[in-house]
Amino acid sequence: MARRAIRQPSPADDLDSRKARILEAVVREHIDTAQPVGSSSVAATSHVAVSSATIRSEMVALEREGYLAQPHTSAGRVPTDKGYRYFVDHLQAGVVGEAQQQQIKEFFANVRGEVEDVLAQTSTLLSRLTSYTSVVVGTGHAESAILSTQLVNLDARHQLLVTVFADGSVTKHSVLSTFDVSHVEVVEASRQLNALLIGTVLGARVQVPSRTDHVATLVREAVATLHAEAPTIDGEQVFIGGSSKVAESFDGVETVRQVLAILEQELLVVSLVQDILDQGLSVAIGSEHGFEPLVSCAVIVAPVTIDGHPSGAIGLLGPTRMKYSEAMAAARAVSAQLTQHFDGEDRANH
Amino acid sequence: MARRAIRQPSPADDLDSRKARILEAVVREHIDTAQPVGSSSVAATSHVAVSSATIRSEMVALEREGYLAQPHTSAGRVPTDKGYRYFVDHLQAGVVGEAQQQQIKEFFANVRGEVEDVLAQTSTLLSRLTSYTSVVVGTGHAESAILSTQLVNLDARHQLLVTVFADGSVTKHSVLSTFDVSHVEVVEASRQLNALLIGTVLGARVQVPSRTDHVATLVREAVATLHAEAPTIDGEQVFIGGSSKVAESFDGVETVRQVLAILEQELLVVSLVQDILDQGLSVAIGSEHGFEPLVSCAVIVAPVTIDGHPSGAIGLLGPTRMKYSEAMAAARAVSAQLTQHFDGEDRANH
DNA sequence: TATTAGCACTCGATTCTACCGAGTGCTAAA
DNA sequence: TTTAGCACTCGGTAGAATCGAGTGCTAATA
Repeated sequence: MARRAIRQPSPADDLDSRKARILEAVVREHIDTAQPVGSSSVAATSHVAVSSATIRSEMVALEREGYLAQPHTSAGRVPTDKGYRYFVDHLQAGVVGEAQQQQIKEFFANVRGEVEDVLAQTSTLLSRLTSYTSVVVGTGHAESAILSTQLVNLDARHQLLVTVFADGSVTKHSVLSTFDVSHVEVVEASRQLNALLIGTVLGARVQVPSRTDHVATLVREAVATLHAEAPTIDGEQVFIGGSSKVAESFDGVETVRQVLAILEQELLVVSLVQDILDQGLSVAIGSEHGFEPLVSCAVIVAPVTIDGHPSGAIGLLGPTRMKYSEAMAAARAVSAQLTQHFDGEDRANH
Repeated sequence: MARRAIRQPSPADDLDSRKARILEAVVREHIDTAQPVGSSSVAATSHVAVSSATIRSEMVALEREGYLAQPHTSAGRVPTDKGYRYFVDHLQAGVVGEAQQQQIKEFFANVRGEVEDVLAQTSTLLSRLTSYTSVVVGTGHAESAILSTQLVNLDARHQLLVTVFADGSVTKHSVLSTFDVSHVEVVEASRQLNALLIGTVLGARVQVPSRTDHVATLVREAVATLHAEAPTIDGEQVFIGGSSKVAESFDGVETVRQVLAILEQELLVVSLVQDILDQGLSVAIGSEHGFEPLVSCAVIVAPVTIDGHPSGAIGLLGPTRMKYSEAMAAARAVSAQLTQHFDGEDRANH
């Protein structure tokens, strides 16, 4: 996937207050109506007390500077990505509505279950709150130490290695043996595996026994199986909520298809969200997040931390003309609640 | 969700061979072109050596009997659900193409990992093979006996109960305690839990200790947490592959939205697939599967068995004018391979 | 100098009309 | 029973006419 550098906010992004208000009015109305916005409607809605003619000449300037564009002569203006960017950068933080606040509160009061379940449900919540597609990313246990491992006999030739990590994640791996394994052997192998692996991190060098007896072979097999997984960017969990909202956000069926196709590729989604976070942005508009198929999209992200460590992110994907204020407020609120939710769980232990 | 009874195949579904061939030609061409089919093109393509006029009168009959419909006077005919049904019922089994056969073989030769991973990837495979959206359902461990449980200390107040079932599935449950738990206590609780639970099934009555010491409390907590999950139709796993294909299959954005909205609801998808299987069908066309939002869809299903026990299903969802022959062949081939894949794993142990 | 009223102009969208032609249903002959 | 022939239907397409929202420019004004 070809990528373009994410735009650096340029310091020269300053408009005099009248231009700014006109731009804002255009963006607001376009977000509302999805139609090009004309000078007269700006004159009517924005509280700049000048005639449409003056606004017209200002709009010419705004277009020259790249904030607005004209679909064709004799149509109104439409914001460019740069226009949206200015709008977003100068947006005073929105607040979430009563009803939504209520929904969030209720959700977190009632939600229970394991981290994965909470994240999956959060994704649905976020999508319902905003009517955009939501993305929830949970970072994996790549750097977590192993707390415990256990080998279980499914049957004589078929063992299951279950590993618990310090972050509470659990993995399972099938181990196939070429000989019949007795219960005693499994227990002993389990014991040795615990001795070897507890406290280590996936991929760390481990001194495996070189003997050729059943137990040693089993231990070697298990360690190999476990470590085989290490190099894959593992445990990254992605939960997509409200993918049907894609069909509401974009009108061209082809655009819908493209966006869905992107969302199907979890790795892409993870790196998209990660990239935006890495750039310190909370919104990426149009071409700012160098994924060409998503040029007509804006992505809002908010990090989620557990105990102060970044451990995931939540995101919203909508059209560039999305309702930034509401969506950002919702994302912020949910990410805060989520952080608090997990920290709360944690606090109970200290 | 309102449901309608699934249509019972009626014994009177017989057309004389000429009508049948005409119907088949109409269906084939409509599937190809998505356009209403006229009598003259049937005369040209179907190998019935009669004039278009004759075909016309036959088509009138077919329409009267409910196999065809006319979008409007002076347009060609389009198959009804009943028409598709006849077509499908009288379809001789298709074969999968060379290239696809190759892809399937390759996939199963290389696929590795746990059941969940295999199912998820299979879903992607199936979708790529057919360019329809695929659904893979794995049945849960609801009836599986517990092979082993282990309680792990995440920290003093925070334990994780990891349970392994006979079918190889693993669950984890957080247990919060109101007192600090020592390592020794966790080990002892783990031992007692194993003694209590091994061999039992989720939801079975278990004699928990009534003492009030730490270990007993821990054991009670853990059992309660584990059993709390039992009533939920648990472990049903759904993997949707190629949801972007929905946007290719239907042209109205609204239809796309509706279908996506259904696919988001896993429980609905599971019951849809299950219902079709229960009726002994392998294809449900249009309104046959009483889900109103899916009237313009056809669903192909094929069961997957492990060791002879039904243990899941794979499905394909497309427009009613989908390429039944190819899609059914692909579904059959993949389900057979999948069954064989899992049985093969099993056979290694006997 | 900045603003504005006025005005000619542009051009997509809408409506209307004419018309084409694929496809039908019917009839009468083979 | 089949078929050639034919009048008829009606959605789709192409043009023409029109509409009107919105523009850019100019000249007058504060």
